Amino acid sequence: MTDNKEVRVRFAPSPTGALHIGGGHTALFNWLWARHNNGKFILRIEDTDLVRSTKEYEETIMSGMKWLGLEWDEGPDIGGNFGPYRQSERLEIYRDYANKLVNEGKAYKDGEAIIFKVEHGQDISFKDIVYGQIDVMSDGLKEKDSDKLKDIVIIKSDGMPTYNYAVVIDDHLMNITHVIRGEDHISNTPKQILIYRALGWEVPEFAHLPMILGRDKKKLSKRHGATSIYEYRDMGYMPDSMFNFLALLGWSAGDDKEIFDREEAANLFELSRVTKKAAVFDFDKLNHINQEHLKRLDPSVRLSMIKPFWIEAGLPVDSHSDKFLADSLTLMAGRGQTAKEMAEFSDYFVSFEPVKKRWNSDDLDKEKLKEFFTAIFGSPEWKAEKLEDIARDFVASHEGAKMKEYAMPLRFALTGMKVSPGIFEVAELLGKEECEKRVKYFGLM
RNA sequence: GGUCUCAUCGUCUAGUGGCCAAGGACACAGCCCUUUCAAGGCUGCGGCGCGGGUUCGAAUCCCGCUGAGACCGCCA
Repeated sequence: MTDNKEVRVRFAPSPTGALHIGGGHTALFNWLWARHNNGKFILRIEDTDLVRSTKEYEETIMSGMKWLGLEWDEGPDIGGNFGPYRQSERLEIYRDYANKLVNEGKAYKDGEAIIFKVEHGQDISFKDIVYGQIDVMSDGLKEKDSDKLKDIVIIKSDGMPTYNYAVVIDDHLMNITHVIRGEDHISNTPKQILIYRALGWEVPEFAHLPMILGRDKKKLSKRHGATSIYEYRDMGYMPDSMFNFLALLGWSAGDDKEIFDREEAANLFELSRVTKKAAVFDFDKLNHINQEHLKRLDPSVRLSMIKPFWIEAGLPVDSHSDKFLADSLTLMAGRGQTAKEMAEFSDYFVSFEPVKKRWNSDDLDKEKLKEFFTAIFGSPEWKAEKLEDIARDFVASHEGAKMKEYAMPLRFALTGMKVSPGIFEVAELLGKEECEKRVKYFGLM
């Protein structure tokens, strides 16, 4: 890394499913390293599994990456100088090099397939940027439950290249300088090194990333619930939060900074600081990070994050100004950890209907409250401070009265909830007319 | 079974031989604030897997053990 060769990294998913957490994590670290070094981030689609690969998944993966903010510099959709970027379009290339290996006696045909020969006694150790020195001898590449050395299939009977072979050809031809991928690929690396050598190519740098585990410390899978990045969007997590959270799985800046944006992360990122231990995906932490980002959002941006969830709940967002809606969310500050929660907790700003549904007046002393509400609505100015002053005066002038005895019913009537921001502020924002309508509807005045 | 890897609070982590009677964050508990709930502030709980070395000195280096994981496919 002392040379000043441009850093080129790639994310190479196979389109056999949506972008999942593990894939997003890998893509993210590649992106980080590219941006940190002012290098290039390449997207390559590994669609050599004819049966499982689909165009739809390829598109989902790409939009998932875009959602996370991981834009690539070269890829199947935008091209580049090292294409094509879809393995199914590079078949002749794989074929040519495979034939070359056959001609040189380094591989042999077996029916339609081509197999790479593995010789005994070869040192196929390598130095990983994250894991350090990894020592392996070719004699270890045995068949399961046998002493027989296993040769490597490079071209399958259907004419498609295998993963371990295609990845070498592509990474070399695309000038990839750093191969950054999941730790589950460490065992594949020595095999790939064998192929690099047979072709006389320089081996790139390798950096393997720790796995992401579920709560039970098992590899993250569907059993653990949401695995697709999109499911998190639908649950109300924001892309900036997912980015931040994922970046913290296996990496830290070294100081105590834990909430950051993409640019800050790219500046601070170092492969040498990546952790070796598999990390457990912790929802509590994700929630916290999401909440922090939610708090920091610009009001108009925050509104754009929440709106879809109000709409989904069938609330009439169009009957309000964006200013009003954004102000109501500002008032919600700190309440709710996801966009979805925040939308649920603030529905009464958008509509009176959910309030009616929640209403339950069983234990209210309506006569006592009428006097209070009359005083409140007698306020010359509909301002939170004024309303609160009136409420306090009212409480002070009534023997044994407590603020909560009046504030809570007001909260119930206005929001239908036991919990809300300061109720006088809510009242101010809702406006006198709307408040009066709600209170009268419930017969409290 | 073979090969490889990993091991600091429940979780994410800081820590690369002395500054560590191990720091931060999340979670949890308590207190303060308060019309409620959050937010915020403060306090607390809680960890170097075990055993041997090396060293004046080890969470940090070495060995063994134990535990966990990955890979061993004409899947990627």
